[in-house]
Amino acid sequence: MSKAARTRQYIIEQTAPIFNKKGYKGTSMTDITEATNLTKGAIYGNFTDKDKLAAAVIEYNIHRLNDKILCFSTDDKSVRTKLFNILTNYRKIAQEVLNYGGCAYLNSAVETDDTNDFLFTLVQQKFTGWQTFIHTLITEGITNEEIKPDTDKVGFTNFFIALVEGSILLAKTFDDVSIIDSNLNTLETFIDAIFVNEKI
Amino acid sequence: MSKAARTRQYIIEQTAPIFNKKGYKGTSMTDITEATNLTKGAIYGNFTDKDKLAAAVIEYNIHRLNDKILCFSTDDKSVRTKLFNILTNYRKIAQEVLNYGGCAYLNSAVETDDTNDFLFTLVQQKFTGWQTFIHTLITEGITNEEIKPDTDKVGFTNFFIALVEGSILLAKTFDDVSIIDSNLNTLETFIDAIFVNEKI
DNA sequence: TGAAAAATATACCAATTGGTATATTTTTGT
DNA sequence: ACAAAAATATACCAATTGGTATATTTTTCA
Repeated sequence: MSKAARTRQYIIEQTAPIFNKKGYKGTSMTDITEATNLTKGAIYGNFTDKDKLAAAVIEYNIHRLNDKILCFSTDDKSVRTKLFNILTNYRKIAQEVLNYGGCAYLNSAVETDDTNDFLFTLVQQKFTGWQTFIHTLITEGITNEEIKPDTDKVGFTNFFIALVEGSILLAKTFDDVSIIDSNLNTLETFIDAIFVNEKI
Repeated sequence: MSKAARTRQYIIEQTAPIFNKKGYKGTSMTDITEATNLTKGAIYGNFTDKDKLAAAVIEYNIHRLNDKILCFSTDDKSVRTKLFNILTNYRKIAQEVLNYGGCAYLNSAVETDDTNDFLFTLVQQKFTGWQTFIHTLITEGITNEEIKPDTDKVGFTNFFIALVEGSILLAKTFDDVSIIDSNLNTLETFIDAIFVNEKI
């Protein structure tokens, strides 16, 4: 990895939590130079403007989140186990997410949707990726004959994501991670309702 | 109403959608003077600083939302009808909310939680008000013997709010109001599950 | 209606914003 | 090790930021 590539990555990692907490507008170039101990020359040598850095940071923050949540141990086979693992992952890192400034999906969507087309388009793509991930799982479950074939795949996916995001919002607002726990528990019973057998 | 009081209200109303769309940091005093056709003197004569104006705007935006959603026709008696009326209200104004920049609860919470204690405290109070509203309804339902007495009141309340907020986030992100419709339909079946009788 | 009071406009401020041209240092490949 | 290239630092820029002191206009109410 070239020096530039390493510096680029370093800038992203150092500014990622700041962007997530303070937002795009709320994060100044001075915040960025202070967090990195680099000068404007170094920042602008690696990113053409603040927008491009913000885009890289959003990519990084969401990728980071996906790595921790949208994964399961290799021996998971049933779709039900996979779905439940996602929720378990969420519960495990919930407090960490709150300390980091909240959910990167949520934060970046809210800030960019009416103000920054360039960044908002990126956020939309990331949300679509999440949708696709869940949707694909449901399809797999139907193929497996684990999940009822008449399940509204899109409807379930959006319900799932909306509940997770809304739960993070509430937990962050009240600084109370137990709201996530409780809501995900309820979501589990809801998930079970689309499965052919109550337990597998 | 004095001239000052009218001007104050006028400033709030003219800047409310701007704050909701662009956020606190993203809204400049110039945005405010242009939207109101007033000068800085007039603005600062009515509000000591940007924070105080933003607080008044948040109050206004959330009050505006509550008036449209947390209400029911006077002849509604059963808690079930009231709860379902809230969802119907939401569906009715969903597109309007998206055009206005999204949910004021959601937007103001996300922007202020790590950056502005003064505004965030206000937002927390408003969220608590919403929680209390739903919680009180559930309590009323249990007293009525409409709702099962072992219902987790706090749990239900947070599930309800999280789903509504998450649905708005998704609908705004994809500019697709049908996501709200679909998710609230699903929520209705969930609501029915806490009632003693499936239908009343 | 007219004078006191209140509200608004004007003209300004220092600080900060994102960004850039250029000088200097560091890395790179031979 | 050395020259070319790349990366970083320095010093600057115009524009904008939130805010204010004071002048002017508009309300208010006796």
